[in-house]
Amino acid sequence: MLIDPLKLRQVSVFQNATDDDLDLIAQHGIERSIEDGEFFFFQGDPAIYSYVLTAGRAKLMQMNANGQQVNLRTINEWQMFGALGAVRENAAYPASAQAMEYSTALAVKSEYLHELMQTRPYLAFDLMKLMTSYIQEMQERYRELATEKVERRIARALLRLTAQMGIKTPDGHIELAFTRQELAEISGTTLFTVSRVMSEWEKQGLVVSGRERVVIRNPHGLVQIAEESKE
Amino acid sequence: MLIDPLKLRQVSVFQNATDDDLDLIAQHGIERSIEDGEFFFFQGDPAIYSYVLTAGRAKLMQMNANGQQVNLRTINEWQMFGALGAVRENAAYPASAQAMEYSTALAVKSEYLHELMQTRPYLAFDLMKLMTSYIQEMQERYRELATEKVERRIARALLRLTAQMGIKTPDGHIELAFTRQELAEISGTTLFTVSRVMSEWEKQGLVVSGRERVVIRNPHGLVQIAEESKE
DNA sequence: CGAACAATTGATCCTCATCAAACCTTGTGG
DNA sequence: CCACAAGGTTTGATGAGGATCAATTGTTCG
Repeated sequence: MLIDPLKLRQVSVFQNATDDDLDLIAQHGIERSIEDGEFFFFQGDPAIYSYVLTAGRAKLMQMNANGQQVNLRTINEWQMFGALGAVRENAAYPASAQAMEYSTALAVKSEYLHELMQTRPYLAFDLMKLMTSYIQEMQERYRELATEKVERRIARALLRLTAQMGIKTPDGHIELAFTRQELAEISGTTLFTVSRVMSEWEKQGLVVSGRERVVIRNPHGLVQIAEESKE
Repeated sequence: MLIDPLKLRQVSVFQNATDDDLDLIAQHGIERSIEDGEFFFFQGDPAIYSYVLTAGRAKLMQMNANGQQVNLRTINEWQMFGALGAVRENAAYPASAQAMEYSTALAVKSEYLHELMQTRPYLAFDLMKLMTSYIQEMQERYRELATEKVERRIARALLRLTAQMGIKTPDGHIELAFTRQELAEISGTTLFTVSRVMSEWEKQGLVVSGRERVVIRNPHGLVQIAEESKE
């Protein structure tokens, strides 16, 4: 046994699972560790395993024919990813999962999860809940991309990330560890534009930025940029 | 009883349901008919009902604060929509559903579907399959919007629509009934740009366009525009 | 200290959105 | 059956918002 099965309770899909279920899942999983920048799987690979990130950080991304990439989602500890194989047979991953730092994950055969869900409706429902939240988030981001200006999109991305994975600094501000490139991929723009916008914000005292780092000094100001209607 | 329950088998989520299940669902449903342009529900309404479109055509859309709207999905006959209430309690619809012509739908209490799924894993799985296909489609469209040029996006939208709801004309071409405005909402641009692009395509013999109408004469040409890597 | 990588900044250009005006198409009422 | 209204479409002119490219300046780490 590699990890404490009870820790799996933190995974939203397993929140209602019994202790026995968690044991089973942990027993059927194998642990994979991945270096910074390496991939758990690539877009198009057969979706044999479903993953739970047990340490580190990763991102789900898609690439188009020219190699430009889009960041679909950032994966934090105890989040599930690559789970669609548990639903469709012979599915292929629709996106690639890349580690953003050294990371470990529990890989469970999608088949096995499928089997479990047959007799445990709560698992199926919790997975569906997760799916609906993805659908909603993607719909929202799609709308933003289609209708909102870059500055606002960047503000939103920052706020979303703050909620998901902001770290409080000793002086009460919130810090995020992202490169300009990563922020650009998340908000659908280029690192140059992100850099320019952040410089402007820094002048206004909204943020302080450094190498692979953004400290948010005035979240309310960002909310205002993200929300205010066109004047 | 309003509709033939067995017709519900055409709904992808109900494909594996028993005849009895279909009866139950039909009995618990009420039929709603909606005029062209009216709404089944609005974004933010409590998601009490899940719908199956039984006739007509509708669209799912989101609006931002300034009233600009984005078309998320076109709903055809025997497709389900507004089903997320069956998964989360007290959920609100994340989008609005507007009839594009006079339409009718079977409205089933989301609660009831939820109850059914507790004891019928196949229903839950078929709903999950539907959800994964939405997630995939939204991810793909998001990537397109973030990385592809307008012309290509319009070509893709047209091809997607062709697959979903193209009607063969007597002379073997494929016809779509959409206004420029609708195509613009689908592909994330403006009706002006759509109009220009289509004029250009018409010169090249790829399409013939009319009022609320596009006939595709050369699907292969469109595929080429949609796929070819940047030269 | 130097190499590698991240970020900044300026200059330029291109794609599209926007606005305005005219034109078509379809349906309606006198 | 014609005239007109309503709504969809086209086309042109203009400009803004960002992408792209290039050059320079941090920052971090071995």
